[in-house]
Amino acid sequence: MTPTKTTGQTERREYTAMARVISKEEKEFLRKYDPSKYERPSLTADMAVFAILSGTGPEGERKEYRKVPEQKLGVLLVKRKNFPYKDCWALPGGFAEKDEALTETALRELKEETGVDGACMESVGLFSRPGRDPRGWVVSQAFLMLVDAENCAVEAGDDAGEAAWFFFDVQQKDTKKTVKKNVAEARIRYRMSLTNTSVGIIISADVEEIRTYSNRHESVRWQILEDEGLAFDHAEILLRAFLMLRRRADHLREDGGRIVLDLMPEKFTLYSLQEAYELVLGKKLITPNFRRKIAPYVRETGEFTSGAGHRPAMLYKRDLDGYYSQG
Amino acid sequence: MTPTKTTGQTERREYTAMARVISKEEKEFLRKYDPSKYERPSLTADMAVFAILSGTGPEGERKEYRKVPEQKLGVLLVKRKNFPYKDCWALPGGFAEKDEALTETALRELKEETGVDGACMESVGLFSRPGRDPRGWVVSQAFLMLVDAENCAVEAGDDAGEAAWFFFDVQQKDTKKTVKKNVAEARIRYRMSLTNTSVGIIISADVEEIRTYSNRHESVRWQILEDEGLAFDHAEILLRAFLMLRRRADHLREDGGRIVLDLMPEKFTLYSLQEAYELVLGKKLITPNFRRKIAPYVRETGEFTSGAGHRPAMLYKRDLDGYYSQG
DNA sequence: ACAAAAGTGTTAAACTTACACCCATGC
DNA sequence: GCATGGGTGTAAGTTTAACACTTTTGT
Repeated sequence: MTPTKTTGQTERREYTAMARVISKEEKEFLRKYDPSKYERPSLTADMAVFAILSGTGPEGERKEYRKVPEQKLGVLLVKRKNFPYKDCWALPGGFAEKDEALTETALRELKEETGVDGACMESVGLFSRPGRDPRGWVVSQAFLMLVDAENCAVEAGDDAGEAAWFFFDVQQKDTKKTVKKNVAEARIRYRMSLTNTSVGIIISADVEEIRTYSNRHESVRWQILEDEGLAFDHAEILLRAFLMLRRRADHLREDGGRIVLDLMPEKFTLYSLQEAYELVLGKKLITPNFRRKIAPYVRETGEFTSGAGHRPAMLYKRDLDGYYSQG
Repeated sequence: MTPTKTTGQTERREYTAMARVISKEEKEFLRKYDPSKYERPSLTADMAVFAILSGTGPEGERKEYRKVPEQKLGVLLVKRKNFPYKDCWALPGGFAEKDEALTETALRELKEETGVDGACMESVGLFSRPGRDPRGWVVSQAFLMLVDAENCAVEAGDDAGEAAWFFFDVQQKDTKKTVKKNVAEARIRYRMSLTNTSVGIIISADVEEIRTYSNRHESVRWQILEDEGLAFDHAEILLRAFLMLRRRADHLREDGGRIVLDLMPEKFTLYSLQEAYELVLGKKLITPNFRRKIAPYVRETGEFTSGAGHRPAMLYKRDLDGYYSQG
């Protein structure tokens, strides 16, 4: 078996079960065990795949020779070829197979459906709300995946239909907070906009995050309020995946904060990295402060950009010495 | 339908699917849809349930009349009555049923198996490694649950076997870090000890966290190195649940950091709360600093403890006004 | 009296934030 | 020249960490 070139969380070769003494009785039990005693769900993996895209079309490059090409955050969607939600756009994903961890399901399906290769993977959560899939009991493990610009070329659609990158934008619309005697609640409403200029499609969805304290415990739940064009509960999955990315990017001092580096090619300028953080965080950063924070994780290469209409920028790459410092 | 008194992430009444036009064709497709085309896994929920327990037995209370009773972190286990892993201790859990979200599975099973009632719930992750369950393809959604002292009385064992609280202790043994040209790796080894003095049982397990940067992306995987007495991969689940708790407790400035309050009864002294944080974080805190940090989330009640051999402490409770402040 | 916990104030260090400023390039 | 991004320094403000100190109780 040739191991796949996966960078996922689990590798096939690591599936070493602990040695354990199994009695004759237990062997007999296992031989007779019939899993169909209990009803079982279908299990799928859905992936929210992000990358940094160049926002500029072929036009508008004349006068702004100085300006760096505008970057935008992109998300990868596929157009469903089959029922249900036929012709709707959906997150890439598919059914899990036996004898694979779900990280492998995700990498396999992503390659099959879009031609995009392995990437940073983070688990977002299990989506198991009854009724989320009209086919019946289908639970889905959602992943956040990040790919870099060099890896995000999509191949011609195959079995699942066509795949395309959409510009991704989120806005926090309003927050309602209520506090009564023993109950506190905050409702945070987000609007997502997905646009693809070449396909000429605009998708938008409103999703609400409801944080509640009641019954002496805090809880969070989510609700899709409007959804035009996204299949299943993928609007919720997509938003939660993005918010997870944003939350981690916001903690640059910790290991998790450098996740944004996974959106970058091998060599990059500090400004392009800053732009990536700005896209994820949805706000402008102050350059000198950003550089001080990111410094432990990057290293000069000595190479420079050129021909950009302004002072050349040094190319940096990751500095692995800064990794895993304090365990 | 009477809604369960759940405090979980999802409530039954919120299962309102978005209105969607379904074509005749799609209806026909759905009518004919046969989920048994694909092989399906069994789906379970496993819960790592923590609470603060009094460490003192009935003895040793004479001379130390001044000392506050020692608190320890406890985790709830059940002794398996059936194969596989018969007579091993395991996390409470069980099979998901159709038409329930997994949060409901978790609350239902916890009540059935241990008599413990609803609690704070956080999703830890989906455990889907092939071979993790000798019965075949079984994937498990793990939850972190916190219950307070008033709610943690276990009932006599029923169907699943007996349930008991174990003192829980983790130590980080050693960390090996390697950096080569394009690969960085850190291996962090943890040892868990679970002890129950009345049952007279000591369980210990070594689990390793392996953080890797290779192939231009970071990933994390886990490995059980030693496991004496815990069923399935529950050693890994338990450790990861606890580390998630610890990580969140460490961010007291953020909303998530107040999760430790879910381990407290309704009214508590600031010192007992500090002790809870110390147990979770595994280190001593400096009282005045802790109080300044926790202040936004608690409110004086005006009531005091008494009869403790030292100055009475004011009882506090949550201050919901400090919640969800910045959305 | 005294041990133990309850509770407050004060300082130094660390980190974050904001801004001012100079540099190098292509047109 | 000049607009644009590349890049550095510095001061103010905030947060954190460490410690010193006083108060109150049951025996």
